[in-house]
Amino acid sequence: MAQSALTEDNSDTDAPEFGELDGIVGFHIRLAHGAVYRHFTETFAALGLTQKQVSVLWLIGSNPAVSQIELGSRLRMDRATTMTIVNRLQERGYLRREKSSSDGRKQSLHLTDDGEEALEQAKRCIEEHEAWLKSRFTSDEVEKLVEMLSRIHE
Amino acid sequence: MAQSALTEDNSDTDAPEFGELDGIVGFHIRLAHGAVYRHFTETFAALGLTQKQVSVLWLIGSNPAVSQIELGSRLRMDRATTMTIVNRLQERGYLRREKSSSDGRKQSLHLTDDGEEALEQAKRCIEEHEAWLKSRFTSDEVEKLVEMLSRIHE
DNA sequence: TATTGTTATACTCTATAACTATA
DNA sequence: TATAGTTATAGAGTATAACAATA
Repeated sequence: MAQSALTEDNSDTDAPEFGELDGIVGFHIRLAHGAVYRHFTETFAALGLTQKQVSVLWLIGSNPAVSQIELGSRLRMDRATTMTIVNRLQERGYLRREKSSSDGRKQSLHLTDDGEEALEQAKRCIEEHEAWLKSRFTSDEVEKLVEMLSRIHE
Repeated sequence: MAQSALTEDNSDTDAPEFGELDGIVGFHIRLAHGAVYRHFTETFAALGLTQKQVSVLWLIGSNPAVSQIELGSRLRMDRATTMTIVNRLQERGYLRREKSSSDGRKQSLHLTDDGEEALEQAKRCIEEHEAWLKSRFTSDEVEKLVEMLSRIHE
C-alpha cells in the first residue's frame, strides 16, 4: 500500500526535490554540518588535523591539566571516544598524560611544545575557515545563529 | 614556546571552559549536530534507521525512479558513499534497483512496499524528534534558523 | 572521453562491554 | 559501590582509486 503522491519519473532530471523534507530542521542541521565539515577538512589537509582533534587541542590549551572525563563531558564524548582522540594526539607527540596529583584515577593532560605549535597553526587556519563560514552573515546574524545553536547543544 | 595564558590546574573542576572556542561558529554547529544526532538515534532505535537512511528513503519516496548520482548530489554524498547507504537499504528490502530506460548507465530507485511502510513509520518518528528540537524556538526563530542553515549548505 | 555504477580499501567518529585501579 | 581510564570490538559515514558498462 501507500503509493507515493508523486509518481512522475525523475530519472532524467538531475535535481530531485526535497519536498516535505525541506521543512525538517534536523535535516538542515545535518546538511550544514556536512558542508562545514568538508570545508574544514580541505582547510586542514596540510595540517592533517580533524575537527575533533583541534577542539581537543584547543580545550587542553585553555584548560591545562584537564582530565579525560572532563574533556569528554565538555565535548559530549564518552570515555572510549575520548581515548581514541587523545591516543592519536599523543602518538603524534602533541600532548602528554600525567597522573593527577589530587585524584589517582584521573589523568592530567598537557600540550607538548609541538602541541602548542600545532594549536597556534590550527588557530590561524580556523580564522580562514571561519571567515568562509561567516561571509554569508551579518555580525548580528552570526550572534543569533550561535545563540540558537547553543540552545540546542546546551 | 607559547605557554598558554591560563595556567591554573583544572584537574579538580568538572567544567573546563570553552574560552575563545566559544566564538567559533563551526564549533557550535558541530556540537548542535552531535546533540541532534544523538536524540535522533534514540528516537529511531526501535526502527533501526539512521539519519542518512531516512533521508534517502524520504527522497526516493518523493522522487520515484531517481538515480544514485542524483540522490548523492542532493544529499552531498559522492558515488561510493551513496552506494553503501543504498546497499544497506536494499539488503533490508526497503528499495529495489531498476535499469533506467532512458540512460543505460543509470539505476532507477524505487521503494518497495516494506520501504513505503518504513518511511511512513519514520515520518511519525520524525514528528516527535522535530518537536523536541523545535520546542526551544518560536516559529519565527525556526524559520530564521532554517534559512541561515540553508545559506551554509546551498 | 565523460558519466554512472561498482568494488576494494581505509580512516574517523561513535558507542557498548568488560576489565583494572583508585576513591 | 562508584568513578576514571583502558582495551577490544563493531557499525556508520566518508572518501579515494581503479575498473566496467554506457553515452
